[in-house]
Amino acid sequence: MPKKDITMRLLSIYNALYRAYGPQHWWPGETPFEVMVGAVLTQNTAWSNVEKAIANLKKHRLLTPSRMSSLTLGRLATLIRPSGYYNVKAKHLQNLLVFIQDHYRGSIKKLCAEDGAVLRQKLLNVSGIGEETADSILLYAAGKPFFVVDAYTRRILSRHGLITQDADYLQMQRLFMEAIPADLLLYNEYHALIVKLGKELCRKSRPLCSGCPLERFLPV
DNA sequence: CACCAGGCAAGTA
DNA sequence: TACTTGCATGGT
Repeated sequence: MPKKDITMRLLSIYNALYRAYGPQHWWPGETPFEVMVGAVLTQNTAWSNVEKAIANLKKHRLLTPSRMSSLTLGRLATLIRPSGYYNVKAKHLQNLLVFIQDHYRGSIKKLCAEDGAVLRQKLLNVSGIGEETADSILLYAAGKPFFVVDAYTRRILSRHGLITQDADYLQMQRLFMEAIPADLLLYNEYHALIVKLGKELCRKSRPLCSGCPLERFLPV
């Protein structure tokens, strides 16, 4: 399919989702650091569970790099328990904190001033941060225009015949980033709208999206 | 009861 | 490289 057609298709899908659901105002976090923590905690986990973990951290005023760094592994794990996988996630958060300290002297501001592509590579070197988490941090915490791909995105692209079954993460990300402009607000809302669609209609149990806002784009 | 959620790393062959 | 498994809570 020609690139121009892909552009039209992706923008049409975006417009349909935006008309159906409106702006999502992601990420639901008050500071870049809170967004980073949430990005790790939400891995394969319902956001409602992450909210409970974040609330625990907030209640103890621990949502800063320096304060969270002072916690033992066990104490941190206990605090984030509702988000699931709490032992591994506590370790992953500690890895992230060490990373922030070592590369940016604990300054989120310095981290956000880093070049996007460089920051992405550095984040991927942190154990516990994969491609989706790295891109979520880049886009929603650091304000870099990197498109976030997730399980819903794969289902939608596959269902709409825009990718083959074996497409990997970078292929799907390139599909978006080469076809539509690197606009921060657009990337922000687009991924959020895809997640919204997934929650509403396109779960595994209902892969055909009957009645969903994208129905008219589906191949006959 | 079964299934799922805004993944990822580590182990195996 | 490609495939499998462990990680865990809380909602439907």
